[in-house]
Amino acid sequence: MTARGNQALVDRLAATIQARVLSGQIASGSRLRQETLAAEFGVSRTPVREALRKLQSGGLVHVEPNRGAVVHGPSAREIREAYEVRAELEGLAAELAPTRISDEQLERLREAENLFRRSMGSLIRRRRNGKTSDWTAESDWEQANNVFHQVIQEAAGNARLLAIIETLHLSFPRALSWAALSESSHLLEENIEQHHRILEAIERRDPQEARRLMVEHVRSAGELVTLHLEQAGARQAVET
Amino acid sequence: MTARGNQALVDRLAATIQARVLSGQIASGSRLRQETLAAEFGVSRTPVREALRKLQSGGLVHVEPNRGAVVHGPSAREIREAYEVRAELEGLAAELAPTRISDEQLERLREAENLFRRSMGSLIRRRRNGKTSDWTAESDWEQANNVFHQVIQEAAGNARLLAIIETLHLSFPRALSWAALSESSHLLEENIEQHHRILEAIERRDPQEARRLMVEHVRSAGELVTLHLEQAGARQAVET
DNA sequence: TCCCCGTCAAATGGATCCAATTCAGTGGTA
DNA sequence: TACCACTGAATTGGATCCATTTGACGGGGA
Repeated sequence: MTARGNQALVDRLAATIQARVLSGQIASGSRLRQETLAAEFGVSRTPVREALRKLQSGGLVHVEPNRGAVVHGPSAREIREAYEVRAELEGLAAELAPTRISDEQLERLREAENLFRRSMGSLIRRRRNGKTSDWTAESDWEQANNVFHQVIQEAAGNARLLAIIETLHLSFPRALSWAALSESSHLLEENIEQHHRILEAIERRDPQEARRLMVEHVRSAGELVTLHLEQAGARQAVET
Repeated sequence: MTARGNQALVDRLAATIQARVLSGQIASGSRLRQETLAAEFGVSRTPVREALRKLQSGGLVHVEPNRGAVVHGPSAREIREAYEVRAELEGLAAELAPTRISDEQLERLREAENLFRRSMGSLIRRRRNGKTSDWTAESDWEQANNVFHQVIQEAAGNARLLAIIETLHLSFPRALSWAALSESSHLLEENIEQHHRILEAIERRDPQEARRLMVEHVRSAGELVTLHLEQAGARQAVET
């Protein structure tokens, strides 16, 4: 088999494996056996190996000589470090965005805000009915969050910045944010309010304020996530 | 042949190819033929291909399907974008460093400063003698610069931050800074003075000032480099 | 009973082989 | 003469084959 479509097979393999890891379909710490993946995708080991190399560079998997690839489960410290960097970079994006953002992009931000409010509403409604998890709210919030941050990064007009933030975002499993946020509706409300204030600052064309708010926003999200993670780790340790 | 030493063959290949590209030994825009590289290193194409995949992730080479790998020659815009991001990240490192830096690391910074002054001296001396290029000054300055920035990044104590800055640093050919700086001894003097003021701020344990100075320093270096590059490009365009 | 060593299956790493694609050069035709 | 289609070498992509390493299992000895 040879390259079909315009992008290489290897890249699609890498993307698929990455997606599975990030979605939690493949757990942290799992060994990724080349033979298994190859059979899974109906290809030989050769492209699988190259795909794993690519992912290695991204830090998503660790490849030890003669031992193969394992999914890298990031420590709380690593996540904290990543958020520290992310806060800075998203802050830069928020600072650059107000002077360059288009009306169409602003409109998308406002749509994201509506989606935020919808996820909030459905979370509260479900909570009242005693349900603990809520897929609708989760996917709404996650989509809104993705759109919100991505649009700002696009508006910043710096491709390199975009790429690095993307790498950071893809280097450890998703859904951590939501897991932490949905603990209480107060946290979610706070989070949505932060997004709202950032949007306001951008509409006001106030780079410094947009930056300040964004840095604060990402930092607080990072603290929530690491806290949640450490608690989960502690809980797991007790159970074991 | 199989993995000798503790790190994989693929990683050594990738590092070697990367080094050759960065040092200018392999020009931007060159095609990297797998067969040639394989023969060069006395291995088969398989590990070479994996190494190229790794480099692809770093953005150093572009791999087009069925067309092979070419060394990515960054545009002035890309370099400008990279410096914009780098300024932010090195600023963060400079902000974090003062509170965590060790005496030993401070000592290394002071040594770097001496090396800076030495490169300055030897540049001026050579200039008087009418020589246009100066390998001693170049390597001194480059080493001092590497040490200076690396120590600060280490002192920041954030491995992720370090890794990202490293990636930025390795994604386009070196020696650009020196090429731009050595145009005039005034520029070099200014540059060394900036380093000096950053060190002072760190010794004073003044995070905000260290950050401000570092951001300014990297930005001005970036402007120099892009300016130099655009001039060189224009000159080349005229000659062609 | 516990520890050490040898053997063997399983998995990775590298080399080689074959297929598919690209691109340059050529020849034919309008 | 200009343009298009065809052909063939060069090169990449994927599959297969073989060597090496790892780690587990089991037997023997202290």
